[in-house]
Amino acid sequence: MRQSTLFTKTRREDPANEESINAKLLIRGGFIHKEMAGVYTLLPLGLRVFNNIMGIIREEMNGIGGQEMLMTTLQDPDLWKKTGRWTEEGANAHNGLPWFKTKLSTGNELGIANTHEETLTNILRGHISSYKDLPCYMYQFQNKFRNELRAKSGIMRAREFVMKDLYSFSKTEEEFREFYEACASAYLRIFSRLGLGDRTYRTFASGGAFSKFSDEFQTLSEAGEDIIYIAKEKNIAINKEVFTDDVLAEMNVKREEFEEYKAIEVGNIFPLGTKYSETLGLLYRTEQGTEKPVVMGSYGIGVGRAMGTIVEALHDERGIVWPASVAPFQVHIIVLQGGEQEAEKLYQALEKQGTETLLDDREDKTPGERFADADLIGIPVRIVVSAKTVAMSLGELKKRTEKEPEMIPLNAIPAFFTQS
RNA sequence: CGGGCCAUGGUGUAGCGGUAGCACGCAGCAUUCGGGUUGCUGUAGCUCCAGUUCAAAUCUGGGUGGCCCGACCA
Repeated sequence: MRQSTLFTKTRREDPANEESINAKLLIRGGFIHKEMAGVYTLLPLGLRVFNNIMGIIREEMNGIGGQEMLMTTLQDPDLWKKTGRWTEEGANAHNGLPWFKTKLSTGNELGIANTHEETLTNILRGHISSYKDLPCYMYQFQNKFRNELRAKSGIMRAREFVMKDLYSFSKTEEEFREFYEACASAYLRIFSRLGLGDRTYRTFASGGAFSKFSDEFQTLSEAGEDIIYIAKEKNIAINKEVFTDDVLAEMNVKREEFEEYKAIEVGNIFPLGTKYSETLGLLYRTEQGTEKPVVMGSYGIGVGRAMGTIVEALHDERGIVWPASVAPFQVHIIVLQGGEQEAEKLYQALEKQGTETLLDDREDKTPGERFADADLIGIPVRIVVSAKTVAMSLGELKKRTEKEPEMIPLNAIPAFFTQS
């Protein structure tokens, strides 16, 4: 893409009234626009990153047998009344947050989705009736609405956000456990591919309203809202909320083995048991002809929060440092005077082979501005083409993570991006 | 929801009772072209409602909105 046609502009200064690094850098770089507290629009650059993150999650979810679908935002109150989650008290038991609700023109109430256990369980009642239909694993990327008392930390705690939520439906506890572990592994692969692998821990946590315990995926960061304790040698992490003597004894570990860290909860998986299947009547016929409730689990990743976490974890004083796996473009070509023709040729060659390229062809921008913008936007590889480099038939290639550039023959640059 | 701070052109800010200023951006001209170049010209603004006052961006009260701390948090 030609940067001269990109409608977003970078900003030189941090936005006022934003404290969090992710909000400052994403707004300055033109990735997001804030509509109001906790509500953000994805601009073209931001959407590219967002789609890349979703692509990685999708691959991993498909890899463990997930099937993608898309459920509705508007929710039928009757269904939620059955599980006691329609009322404010019921919703509070769920996640402490009141619903967003709206009304039909008849005056009847509708819910605006904050999760989909009820919805999906109800849908499956018409499709699951035999042990032969199980297990099955459904997921979606869907906008969730949560009436947060206090939206904060930029895009990290939003009132409207896209979540990947997967729900597992298994015949038995054992079958459920097997998938639960497979999903935990998939989650670790996801965060590793997002560039957060070295600082993300599967963390023992409270199960909330559904079960005694659950697992969170916590990325170490000063921007985190959670406190976790880690025993690095044993690779065990425990959320502060369940860091008790009882739990420590149960896990056969000592308090002294742990260190305290701040962390961002980037993912969460938890057992649902048969709470919803029993309440809503999702039963299946066993081989022996008896009826049993389906064993369920729930698995979430907030896509926007993942994006914000990457920014929090991977940036420097100049801007964002995207990992190649999620970067909006793979290459940023900076054209300086005298390099126009060769830069254009290089751009065409890269585009032709499918390498996502941003060409800074803006007029009236000084070299300094171009470099500053490139650093802020954070594309992994920058190539400078100028009169100087063209004279030697070279391009100057610099990785965002490194300080020193390397000179590469112009005609060898396209191949550089097909190798990896 | 409790507490604190805050609200001025598109962006970042100054102004503290008496004609709203600066920087960035944007438009134009010239200049410059490897780390936000330089000069000139132009452009655009006081969150809302009430009150005090001869006079309010400025003081008072309230509303709305924003950030932070806490509470809360799949």
